[in-house]
Amino acid sequence: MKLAETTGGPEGAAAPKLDRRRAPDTAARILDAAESLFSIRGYHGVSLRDIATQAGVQVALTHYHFGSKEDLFGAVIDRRADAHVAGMADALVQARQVAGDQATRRRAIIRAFITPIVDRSMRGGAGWKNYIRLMALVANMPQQEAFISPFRQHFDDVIAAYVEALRALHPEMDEGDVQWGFFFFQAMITHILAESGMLDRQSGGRFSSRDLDAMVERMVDFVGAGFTGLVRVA
Amino acid sequence: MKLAETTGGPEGAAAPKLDRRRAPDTAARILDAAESLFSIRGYHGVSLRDIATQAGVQVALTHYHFGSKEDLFGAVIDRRADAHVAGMADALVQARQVAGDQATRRRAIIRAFITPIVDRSMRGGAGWKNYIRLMALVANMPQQEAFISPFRQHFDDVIAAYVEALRALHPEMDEGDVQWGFFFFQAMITHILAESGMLDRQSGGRFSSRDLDAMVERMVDFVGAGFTGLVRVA
DNA sequence: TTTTTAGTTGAACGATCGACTAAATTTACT
DNA sequence: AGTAAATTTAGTCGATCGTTCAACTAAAAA
Repeated sequence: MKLAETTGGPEGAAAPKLDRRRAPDTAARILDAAESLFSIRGYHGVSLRDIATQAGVQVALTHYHFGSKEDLFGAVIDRRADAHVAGMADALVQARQVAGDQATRRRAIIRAFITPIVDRSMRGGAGWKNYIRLMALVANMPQQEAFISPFRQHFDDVIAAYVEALRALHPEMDEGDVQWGFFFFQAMITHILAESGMLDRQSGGRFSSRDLDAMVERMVDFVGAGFTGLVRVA
Repeated sequence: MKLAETTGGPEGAAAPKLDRRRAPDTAARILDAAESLFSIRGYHGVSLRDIATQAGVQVALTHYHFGSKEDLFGAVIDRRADAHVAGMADALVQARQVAGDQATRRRAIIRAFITPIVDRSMRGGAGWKNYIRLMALVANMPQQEAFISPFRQHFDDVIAAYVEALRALHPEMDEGDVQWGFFFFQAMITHILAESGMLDRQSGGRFSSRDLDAMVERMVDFVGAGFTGLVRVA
C-alpha cells in the first residue's frame, strides 16, 4: 500500500528525500472520486477509468499515486481512518465520565458510539458521507477478507474498548451476552448507514437525512432497552 | 425468466413418461451456481464464465436459458421468492394466534419473522443458505435500485403485514415508532445473515452456525425489550 | 420416415478491464 | 538560467468481459 513513489528510476544517486514538489490536489481528487464510486457501486462495480474520469485525471495517475486498484482502495480507507478512530475514542472517554444510574450510563456509551458516525455522515461534508457509506458497504461483505481486514485493523481496538466499557457497566451479565448486544447494535448501525445514502438522494424515502438525529434518539432508546432484555433472570 | 420446465407436450397419450428432452437440470445447475457465486462475491464480482464453469456448462447456455446477466440475477431471486414469502406469511398467521400478555405476543411475532429465515439458512440445504445470504447482500446495497427492487417486489407486502401486526399490538405507541423498531430489527437480521455465511466456513469465527439458534433467542430477547424502550412516557 | 423443435456446442465478436511504459511537462532548488 | 526530480500525458499491452452466432444433436411431432 505504497503512496506516491518514484517509478524506480536510477536510484543509484540522489537523496532519499520525500519532499513533494507539486501535488496540488490530484491525489486527493483521485481519492475523493474513488471514495464516492466505491461506496456506491462496490469495488468490482467501479473501474479505474470511472475513477479517473470523475476525478478529471488520466488513468495512469491512479497507478502513479496509489499503485494497483487494491492499493487505491486501501488508501481510501486509510485516509480518514485515524481521524475517525480518534473521534470514537474521544466520545467514549467523555461517555465514561457520565454519572447516573446504570441505564443512564449505558445510554451515554451507546450514544457515544453512534454519534461520531452519524455526525460525520451528516455534517462532515460529502467526503465523510461517502466514507461512512463505504464503511457500511465493506462491513456487509465479510466473505471477502481482503476488503474487510484493512477496516478491522483500524477499528478493532476502539470497538473492543466500547464492549469493555459496557461489560464493566454490567457485572450482572454474561460477557457473551454483552457481546451479543453490542453485535446487534453494530449490525443496526451498519445497515442503516448503508441505506442512509439513498434516503437523501431520493426524497421519497422513508425518512430524510434531517431525521437522522431523531433516528439516533430512537436507536438509543431501542438499544438501551434491548440490553435489559439480555439480562438473564435467575 | 423461464425456469426449466417441460415444454408442454401433449400428455394425453402413453405412459406417465417424464420426458424432458435432454436437459434435466441444466437450468437449475446454472441457477445454483449463480446463486452461490453472487451471494459471496456480489453481482459485479462474478462473471458469466465463473458461473458456467461452476455449473459445468457452456457460457452460451446462460444466455439461452436466462438472457442477460441481469436477467439471470433476477431469475435467481425469483426462484425461491414465493416459497419464502409463503413461509413468512404462515409464520405470522400462527404467531397471531399466540395468547398471553403484550410482551409474550410481541415476542411471538418477532420470533415468527426471523425463524423462517434462519431455519432455511441452517436447515434448508446449501441452496437456501446461499439464497438467504444473497438476500442480505442485496438488502445492503440500496443505492442500486435495479438490484433491490426485485426483492422489494416480492417481500414488501409480507413485511408490511408484520409491521401492521406489531402496530395492532401496540395501540399505545406512535405508528412511526413501531416502524422504527421493526426497521431496527430488520437491519440487525440483514447484517447478521450476511455475516453468517462466513462464520460456518471458517470455524475460527465468533460462533458456529450451530449457535445460530441461541442467537435467535438472544435476538428475540433484545428486540422484544427494545420495543419497550420506544414507548413514549407521558 | 420426415419435419420440427429444444437444447447444446465451440468459437468468435467488440468493448473494456487493470497494468504498464516512454516521453513530455512542470516544479523546486542551485 | 540550468538541472534534476516530480508530475502528467498519451498510448499500448494481454486478458477478460457480456454477448452473439452458426452449426450440431437428439427428442417430439407430423
